[in-house]
Amino acid sequence: METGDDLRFDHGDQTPERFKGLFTRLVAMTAVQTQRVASNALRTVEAHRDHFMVLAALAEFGPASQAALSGHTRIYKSDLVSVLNDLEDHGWVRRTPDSADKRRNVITITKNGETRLAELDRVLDRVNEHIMTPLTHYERAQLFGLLGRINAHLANPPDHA
Amino acid sequence: METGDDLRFDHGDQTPERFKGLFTRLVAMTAVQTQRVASNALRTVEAHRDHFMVLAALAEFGPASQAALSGHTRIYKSDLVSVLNDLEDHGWVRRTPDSADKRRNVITITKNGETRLAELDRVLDRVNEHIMTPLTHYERAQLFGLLGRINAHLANPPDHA
DNA sequence: CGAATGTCAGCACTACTGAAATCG
DNA sequence: CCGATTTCAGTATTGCTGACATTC
Repeated sequence: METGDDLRFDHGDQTPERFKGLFTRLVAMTAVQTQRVASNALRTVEAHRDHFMVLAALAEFGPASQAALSGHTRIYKSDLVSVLNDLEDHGWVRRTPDSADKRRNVITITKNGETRLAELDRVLDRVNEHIMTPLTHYERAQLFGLLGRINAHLANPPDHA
Repeated sequence: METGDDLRFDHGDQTPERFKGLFTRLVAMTAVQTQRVASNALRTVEAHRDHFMVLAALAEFGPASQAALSGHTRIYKSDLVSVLNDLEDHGWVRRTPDSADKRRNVITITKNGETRLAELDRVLDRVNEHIMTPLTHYERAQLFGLLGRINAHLANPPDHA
């Protein structure tokens, strides 16, 4: 009777003091929440995050092999297969064998794919705007900068213990 | 040959421009990396994030039922069971039936449990310090503030679409 | 009776690994 | 033969749901 039982995040403010300084916890919680918002929004148009990333990469860098796409999107090449199957089934990309290197496929975005990309772009813009509402534009830039630095620091091994 | 194949994050800087503004992506990446660092560190002492959270909650709020612990730690009560089994097996907590309410268990931290908590505390402090190295103390506070606001905004439904 | 508690079993999603088949 | 490319199968982790027996 003294505990709500259903609260999922910190607004119940009955969390130990020690948690307050744990960056890992804060980022993890934020990531979960933003991902839920994004997934929900994308689901309303029957899309997935990876669909957007692949289409965006194709639109910006042009046709590419799956290995190259994997590099552009950080999607594992093994996971890329089913994503491309989906996109191909809907006619958003074309997957043709590379005549110059028969191991490869050349993935090309179609006209419909570009339309789809524009749609997903709008959806994600709205998501981003919703998530960021409490912050001013200056603060958003700050947040991106700070997170980006942490990210970079963890990404390239700073060769220390 | 033009793509590295093995790069896992953005430092290859061949990512589409559209990704740069996607907060969801940036937080998700950061969360994955920080969680990896934390998990690895905790694994060296055969611990788990949830172990720390439960012990910390017990140390700060005193003995509690599992439902109350779930509220303090945001760990689902269903997931809490195995965590408590672990902690109990190692003698870090005691789990005794509540005589006043026979549905409940009363979870109490032991002396050894407090020692364990201190150990995990040191490990996580080092993790936090490592993650935060690129930022000044002022910037860390900024980052916490900004992330906290986003989090709060997403946590309590701001009752709009 | 309805609600809360502890427990178990399982789902969904994401990040990730390994290996086979084909080709350079 | 070594290495790259696509594909498939499967693992581990985490967040989350549902149901059940017991007790309030």
